Amino acid sequence: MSTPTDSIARLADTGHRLTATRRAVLDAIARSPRPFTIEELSARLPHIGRATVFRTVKLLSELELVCRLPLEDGGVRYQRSGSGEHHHHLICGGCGAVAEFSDPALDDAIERNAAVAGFALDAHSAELYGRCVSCRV
Amino acid sequence: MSTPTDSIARLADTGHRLTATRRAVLDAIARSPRPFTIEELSARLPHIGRATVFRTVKLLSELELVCRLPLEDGGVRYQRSGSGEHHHHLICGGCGAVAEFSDPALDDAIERNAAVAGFALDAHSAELYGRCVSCRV
DNA sequence: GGGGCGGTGATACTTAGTGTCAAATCCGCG
DNA sequence: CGCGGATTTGACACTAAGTATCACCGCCCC
Repeated sequence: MSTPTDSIARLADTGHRLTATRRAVLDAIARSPRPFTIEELSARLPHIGRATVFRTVKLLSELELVCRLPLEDGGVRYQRSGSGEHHHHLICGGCGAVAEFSDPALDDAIERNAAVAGFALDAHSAELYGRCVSCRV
Repeated sequence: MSTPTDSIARLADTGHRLTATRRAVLDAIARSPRPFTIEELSARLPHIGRATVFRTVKLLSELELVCRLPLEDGGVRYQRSGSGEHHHHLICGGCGAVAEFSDPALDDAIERNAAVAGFALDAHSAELYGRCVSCRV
């Protein structure tokens, strides 16, 4: 799991400044046990502007330190990236838990289909929605 | 490709009314050669309320007659469903063209990962972003 | 310990979509 | 046909997620 310290190093390595504001946002994210919305995060950082929270989370997600999770109902939550590596998500509709996984077979299938259609692939998204072990009926 | 006639039949079969408004929306969709936004569709149907256009497109997407396409830049477009069957999309970032494909190997990989994690899978999404043959550099 | 450039806050705006409710309309029944 | 109730519609206000603008602030390199 990426820590605030890892994230601070990653920011520095990519030429970004280590401001007190960013440290506070990273810290608040590190303390979130569950995927969070920007509004929730912002509420926990009352002296930091909402636009800055959006900007910071966007930056972190570009650095792959945070994942953006489009939910089945159209909402969006964010979560620390567990690995920093390419992965996909399993999102539980019961408790909101998110499991990460990566699977070369899945990525291969994606690449193969792009190739068949003659597409040069830039990116892809894949989210799986269901019920986790403890939320199954 | 699903036609307005198919769609009308599908609406009737699922207990929905065949109103003049819905016919007009279906017709406008049938005349869209490219994926469209709700605002574009609404602009072409000036005597139909925007909320109704949203409701109608949502209904059609629940019936799988229309696909909702989340774009790489965060925007959303819609398109008639080519097949009415389960499929995924390849979205060209150059011209906006959308190719549909379905691949049992991809769906298998998705199901396998859900099973490994102990999730009961409800739904999934997978969108591929790239450049189509004519937009490659 | 300056100063320039990146970062921040306030605020207004945009885009996509939902909620409400009265009025309109569809369509099965007689 | 034509009645009547359930569905659908339009208008409009509202929400949620995110972006634009711009003056001010403060990090960090010399």
